[in-house]
Amino acid sequence: MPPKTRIQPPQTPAISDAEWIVMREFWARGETNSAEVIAALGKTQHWKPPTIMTLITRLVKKGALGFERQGREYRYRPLVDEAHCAHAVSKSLVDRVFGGRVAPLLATFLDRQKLSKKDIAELRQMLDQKPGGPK
Amino acid sequence: MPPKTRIQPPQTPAISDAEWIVMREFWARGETNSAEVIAALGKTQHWKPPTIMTLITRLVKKGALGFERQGREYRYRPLVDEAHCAHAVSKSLVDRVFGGRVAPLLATFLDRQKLSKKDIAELRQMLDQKPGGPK
DNA sequence: AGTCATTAATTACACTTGTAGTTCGAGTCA
DNA sequence: TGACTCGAACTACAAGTGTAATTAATGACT
Repeated sequence: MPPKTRIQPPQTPAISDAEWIVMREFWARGETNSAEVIAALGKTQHWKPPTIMTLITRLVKKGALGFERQGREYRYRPLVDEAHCAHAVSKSLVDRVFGGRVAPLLATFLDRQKLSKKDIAELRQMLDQKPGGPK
Repeated sequence: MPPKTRIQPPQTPAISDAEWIVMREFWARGETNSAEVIAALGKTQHWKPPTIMTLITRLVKKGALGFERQGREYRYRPLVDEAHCAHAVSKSLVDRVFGGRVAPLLATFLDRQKLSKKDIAELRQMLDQKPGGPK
């Protein structure tokens, strides 16, 4: 028997900044039509509908969104995992900006932003759950 | 007397991914000539010299790098602060991908990457130095 | 002074991205 | 059935980005 090959995580499509904002609307809803996302983003981003439709169409082409027709309407749903994509883009930033190290990334927020006590506690709790941390 | 206006930090130029890699070489050296950066990046990135010269020239145009002529040679130096730019680009990512929250950013590394004990300890130490942490 | 090598400037090109207008096709309504 | 509305498709354009070749200018060397 040949050795069991390691299953590689699928490559994430290259999602641009504007496309990220669109994807987050679909991830938040699971599956929805374009009108709903257009209504939401029209408010928060002040994009015109054709702008958002373009971004949706490009995401479909990239394989990040899929769709099913229902009458004349399309129902779109994400084809990629949010957490997986979030990690990929975060890792890319850390590699490029911080030489692959996570500590300086965290430091930039601790040193240059006002994080709430709750945020700090939350971060601390996360680390406490790692080996070597208090229980 | 009018109230003292708050001094805003300078806007950071929009530095692209490839340009980041170039900037980090100049930040690491403080001031240097193009040949040195070209030699370094030729090895690590396998870029041809004209590619790197283009990126340098664009960074000069963006205000991220300045230069002084010495004979026919230019000595370049960064005009923007690395930590400041790193924070700006990191914050932009967190806002776009994590809705402005730092905890999910850290979680993505804790959950999806193998961080060394040393890394974890370093992160923990940072947080310990924040109010409410053990001394 | 002429030649050569080096450095920066200029040019190129394809692709990506942000933003949006216009057209087409299908469903709905009177 | 025709008109209208809506949703997607198509089109547009400017700017930005990645990658690199070519040309021009300047200093160094013989």
